[in-house]
Amino acid sequence: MPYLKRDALCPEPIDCKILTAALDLFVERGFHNISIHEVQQRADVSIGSIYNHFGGKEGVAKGLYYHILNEIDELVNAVLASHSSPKEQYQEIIKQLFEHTETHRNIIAFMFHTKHSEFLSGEPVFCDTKPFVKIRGIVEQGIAQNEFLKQDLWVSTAALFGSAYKMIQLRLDGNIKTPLPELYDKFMNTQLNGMLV
Amino acid sequence: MPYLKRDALCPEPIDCKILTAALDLFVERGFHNISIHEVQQRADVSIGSIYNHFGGKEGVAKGLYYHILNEIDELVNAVLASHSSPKEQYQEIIKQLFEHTETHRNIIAFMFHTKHSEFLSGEPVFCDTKPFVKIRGIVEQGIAQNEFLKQDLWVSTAALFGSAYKMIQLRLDGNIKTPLPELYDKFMNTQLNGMLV
DNA sequence: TTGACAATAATGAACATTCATTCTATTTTC
DNA sequence: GAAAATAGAATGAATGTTCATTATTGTCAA
Repeated sequence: MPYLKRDALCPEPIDCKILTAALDLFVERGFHNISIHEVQQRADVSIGSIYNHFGGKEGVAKGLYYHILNEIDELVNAVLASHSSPKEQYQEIIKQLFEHTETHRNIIAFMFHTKHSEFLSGEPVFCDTKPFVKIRGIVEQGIAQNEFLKQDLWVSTAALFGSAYKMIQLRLDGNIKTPLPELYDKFMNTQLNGMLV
Repeated sequence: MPYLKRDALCPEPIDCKILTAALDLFVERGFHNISIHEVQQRADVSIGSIYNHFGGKEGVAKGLYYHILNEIDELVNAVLASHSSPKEQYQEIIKQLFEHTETHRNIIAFMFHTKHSEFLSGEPVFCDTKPFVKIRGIVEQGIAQNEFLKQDLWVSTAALFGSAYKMIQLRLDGNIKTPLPELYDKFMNTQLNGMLV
C-alpha cells in the first residue's frame, strides 16, 4: 500500500532530507561526532542513498557547505544590486546576517561556527570564497571613496566584520540574550564611531 | 650503559613531551584527525605513559587547555596589576596577544583557533573561564569610569575584542602578511575612534 | 657502600569497538 | 522491461583503551 503512505503530494527530495538532517546534527554535535548512520536515521533514508547522492560523509558536509555558501553569495549579490554606497552595503549585509541568525540559526551556525577544514581539503579557505572576496571588495571601495578609514585591507575588514562575527557567535552560544536585530543600531554606532566616550 | 645515553642533565619530563607533541599535532591537523598513536610517536613516549599521565586522548587535550588557560590568566593578572586604567589594561592585553601570536604561534592557535567543545564536555565554555571573566570586568569598569561607551556588556566586549580576535585568526591563517605588532597602532586607532573617515 | 625490597612509572602488544564504505538485492521510475 | 534509485547487511581498516610485564627510583638494614 505505497499510496497510503505517501502523505504529501510532493514529498521532499531525498538529497534535501539528507542535507537538512546533516545540518542539524553537524551543528549540534560537530562533524566528527556524527556518524553516517545517524544522518541516515534522522533523514529517514538508506545509507545507499547517501552514497549515491553525495559519495560519502565528507561529500555530505561539502554539499551542505557549497549549498549555503551559494545562498550567502546571492545575499551579497542582492545587497550589491540594491545599495550603491559601500557604507550602505556594509550595513545592509550585517543587518541581514543579524536577522538570519534569529530565523535560520543552524545555517548561520554552520557557516560561522564550524571549522570547515574538518571536511574541506585543498579547497579555497572560507576567506577566499566568492562572497567574501566580494565583501572585501566593498571594503576596498569604501576606502577608495573615502567612506572608511584608509588602512591595510585586511585590518579594515577585521575591524568592520570581526566584531559582527563575534556578536553572532555570542548570540549562537546564548551569551547574548537579546535578539541581534534589536542590538543593530547600537552596534553599528560603535562600529563606525568607535568605543571611546 | 645507561649513563652514556643520558645525554641531558635534566631530561624533559614526560608530561611536557606529551603536551608539546599534542599541541603541535592538534593545531596542525585538529583534535579528531590525530590518533593517540601519532601523539605517542611524535612525543617519543609509550602509549601507556600517555594513559598514566592524562587518562586518554581527551585528557591530553584537556590538560593542554587548562595549562594554557592558566598562562592566559597569569597574563591578564599581570596586566591588571601593572596598569590602572581600563583603557590601558585593554590596550596592553591586545598588545601582548599580538606579540604572542608571532612568538608562540601554536599556543595562541590552540586557544583562539580551536573548537574546544570537541574535547571539553560539561566544563564551562571559553567565555566563562577565569581570564575572560576578568576581561569582561575590565570592559565593565571602563564603562563605569566613562572610558568606554555605555552599551550592553556583551556588545561592548564583542566590539572591543571581536576584531582583535579576527586579526589574530587572519594572521594565523596567513591572510595578514604583516606581523601583528606592526599593525597595533593603526588597529587600536580604528578600535577606539571607529572606521568612519 | 652494598643489597634487598617496595613503590612508582614506563612499556607496547593485544583487544574491542566504532564506523565509513562496499556491494548485491530489491524497488521504483520511465 | 530496461535503467535508475534505494535499501541495508556485511566488511574491514582505523584507533582508543587495557593490562601484564619490565624498568626505574627511593628506602632502609646490614
